[in-house]
Amino acid sequence: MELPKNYEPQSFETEIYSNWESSGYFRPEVDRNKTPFSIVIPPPNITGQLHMGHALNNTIQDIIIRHKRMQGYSTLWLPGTDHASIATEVKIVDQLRTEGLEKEDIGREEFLKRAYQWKETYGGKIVRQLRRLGCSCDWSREAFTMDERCSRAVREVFVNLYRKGLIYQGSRIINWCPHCHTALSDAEVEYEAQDSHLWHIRYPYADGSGYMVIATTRPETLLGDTAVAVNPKDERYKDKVGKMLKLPLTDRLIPVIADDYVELDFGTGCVKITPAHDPNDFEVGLRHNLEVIRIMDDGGVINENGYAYAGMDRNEARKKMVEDLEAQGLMEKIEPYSHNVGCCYRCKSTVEPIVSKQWFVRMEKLAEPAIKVVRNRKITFIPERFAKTYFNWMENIKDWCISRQLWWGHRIPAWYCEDCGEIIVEKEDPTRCPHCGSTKLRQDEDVLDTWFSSALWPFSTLGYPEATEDLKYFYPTNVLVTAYDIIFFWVARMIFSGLEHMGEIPFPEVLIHGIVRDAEGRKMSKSLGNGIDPLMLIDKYGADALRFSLTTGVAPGSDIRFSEEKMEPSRNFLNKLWNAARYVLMNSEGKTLPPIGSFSYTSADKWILYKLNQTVREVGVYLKKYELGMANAKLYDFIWSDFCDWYVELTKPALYGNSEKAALEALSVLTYVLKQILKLMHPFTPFITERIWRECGEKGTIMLESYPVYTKKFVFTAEYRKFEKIKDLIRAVRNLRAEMNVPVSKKLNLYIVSDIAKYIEKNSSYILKLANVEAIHFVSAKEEAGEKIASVVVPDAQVFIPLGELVDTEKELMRLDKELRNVEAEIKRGEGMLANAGFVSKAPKALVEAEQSKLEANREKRRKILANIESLK
RNA sequence: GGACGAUUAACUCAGUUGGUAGAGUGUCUUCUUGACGUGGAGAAAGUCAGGGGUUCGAGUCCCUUAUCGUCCACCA
Repeated sequence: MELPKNYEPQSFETEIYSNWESSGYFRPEVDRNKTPFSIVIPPPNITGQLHMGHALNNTIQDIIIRHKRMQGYSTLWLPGTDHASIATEVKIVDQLRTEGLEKEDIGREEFLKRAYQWKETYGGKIVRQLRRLGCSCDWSREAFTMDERCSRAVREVFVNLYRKGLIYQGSRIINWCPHCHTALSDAEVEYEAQDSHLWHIRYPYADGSGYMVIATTRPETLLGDTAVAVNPKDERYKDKVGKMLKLPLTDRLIPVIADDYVELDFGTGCVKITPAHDPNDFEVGLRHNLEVIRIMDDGGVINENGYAYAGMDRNEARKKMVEDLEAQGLMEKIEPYSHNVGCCYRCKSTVEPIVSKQWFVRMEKLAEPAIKVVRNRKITFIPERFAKTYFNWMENIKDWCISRQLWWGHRIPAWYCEDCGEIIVEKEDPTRCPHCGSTKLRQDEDVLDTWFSSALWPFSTLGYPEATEDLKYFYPTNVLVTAYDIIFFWVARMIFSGLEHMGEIPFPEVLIHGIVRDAEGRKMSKSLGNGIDPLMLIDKYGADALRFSLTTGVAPGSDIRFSEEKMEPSRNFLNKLWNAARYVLMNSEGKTLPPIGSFSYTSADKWILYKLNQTVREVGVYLKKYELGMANAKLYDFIWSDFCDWYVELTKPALYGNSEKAALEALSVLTYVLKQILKLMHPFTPFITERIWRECGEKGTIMLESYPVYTKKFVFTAEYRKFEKIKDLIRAVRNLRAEMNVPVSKKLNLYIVSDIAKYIEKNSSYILKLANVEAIHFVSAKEEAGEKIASVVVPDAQVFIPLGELVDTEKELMRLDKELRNVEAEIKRGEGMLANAGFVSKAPKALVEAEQSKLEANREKRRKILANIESLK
């Protein structure tokens, strides 16, 4: 036995992991005789560092995967990383800037070379960190969204969707990030409330008959106005529709038009229409055939359409225009106003809605079946409420802008013929135009949205479009585990992609977990600096303790607050398990134990085996439902309270007694229960369980042991209940000892009056040991215990303890009085319930009977306590 | 504006078909009894946010109010 006294995870975790990895235990075979079970990892960004969110997400997946592996499934956990188009590009651009370079200076090819280099250097970091956590991923199948395989899938999907008319190119209003210089999808825009103003500006009528007042939050877009709209029902402006207005600060004339889009009761009832820079205005423009005038370039600078403001940054232009309008007496008023401003999800700059030619995925037809499979529960969300979030998004979905004006990513496989303008979208790179035969072809400069490739992840990683063995065997995957914040970005898109390209759902279950927050409940973020580094926690407490902490008290879908303090209880618990194992192993060293089942069990054995069996069942149920927090709690209670605090203590009389046979049998049960515990715990805390397992004289890894299952062999219900009475008795004596301040050095003599005296006598060794008792005397009446006695009443027994001078009569009376009050409260409650005719007639019979017998027992207890009080007086 | 979640012991949180409220931490008392002081034994501590309803019975189901939080939408 080589276990040191204290649990020191640092001394074995790394070694155990590399042992697992090199043994190939993580790598499943495509085995038709086994049922497959697969999970694809939510691929972390190559720019990322392992944070607490990853730690939680991957701990959950690893628990599920390890559990399934132990259940005998052919289990695949497919890992990989995401190229993270924008995030990575930003990093490379930053890196270039430190050298005084812009990306244009080095050109696309060189830029990509650098990006790949960067990926090689830093992209593997997070993957190594996952190993520290203990993740049993099949690294031989590791994927990357831009590797050859995934890229082929992207190409295949793009071309197929294009051919079906589900991908198209068009000039539409999109969200533009002037900082990242790219279009964004709607999902990539975050809204943030900002304090601003509502500027009321006068637009004079061209005929000199006064002016209209429009209210706007974005005065600078005035330069692109091509109309002012009013509601057709608005009596105030009925006769103005059709008139022309002089657009301030310009020389243009714009019409007053009528459109239902305008609300009657907001602002002045007049809305400036800027089709090039507002999604709603764009729609209005289409309806009224308005000119679309872009006034800003891709960097947010006013362009040549901006009159005197051309060349100014958008913020600068706003300021100057407001000044100018005031100077010209065209500013009616300025009100403070708070409204939501769209921001880029990566760089947080204010996005600019602009009209731009981009590629889109037509969503309507794709969304329909994706909604259906969740409606008819082919895919379920756990917890179910997230289905609602999903429906809300899917049912209101707009076309997905997939082109990005970046270099790092999958380049759009579209070529333009320079001669005839033909657009060519093919699975293989074209060399000549199929329309005019020209060889002057130019590939689209843009790349695809990162999420376009992530959407294909459950099948691109398995070999799609090829019908590989992996794809046939492991698709669909079994469960997807993710936080709720990427349901739109990722989950929804995987669902419609799987249905469209594979003709099958990608997974039947979506397990949603929450976000790891700090002690104050704030999101952990770099900018707040409130993040905790999981690697630091692993170094300090071990990966197992981190995993156990993260699954303590978690319920699906709910956020968890985390602080380092939460590590200690887990570490202490593992230390407890460690030492319980030491106890078992130290004592059984060099001994040949009789196999479990080959001898008759003691009362205590039956009690613990029964409890173990119950725990096995409960943990199994919770794991099936992904109630990891509950499974965790059950294991904690069983191991600490039942096994360590009780059973281990209960075996001491046998182990240190004079019967070799009894000692060996106790050790056999101890070893059996310990091993079952290790197996039960293994998915949660893989390292410590493997470490101890090795000490148990086992040859193989615990990873491949079968997970414990409920057995009829250990249904010792009656024995269990009976033994609980022995525990009650022990507890009562301990309690009395504490309350009476009896020193531990003082061994007690118990006088017991009981109907189950024989049973108590049989189990007296436990009482002697655990309650620190000298001797037990079975008597028929209290008087036999002598003078100066304390007393306790427990189920089926009365215990009298002569304490001589230690008995403080006053104190004992007070103690008895307290007990009396407790039991009387119980009696009152029971009587109340049983006096209720409704309860007696309508509640389940078993419950009523239980109440009745409880009431009788309590009345009995009261009688005895009263008698004891009486005799003391 | 809409949807969802939270509100339980001093703190952090569990509580799965409705059946006498639980854990960890902290607090108090006590113990070097041969696995563990990262421990053992014992104790104190909650009108389960407020109000109403359904029920024999509600922390649990329904309605409502309040506070906090999240997501979606977006009226210039």
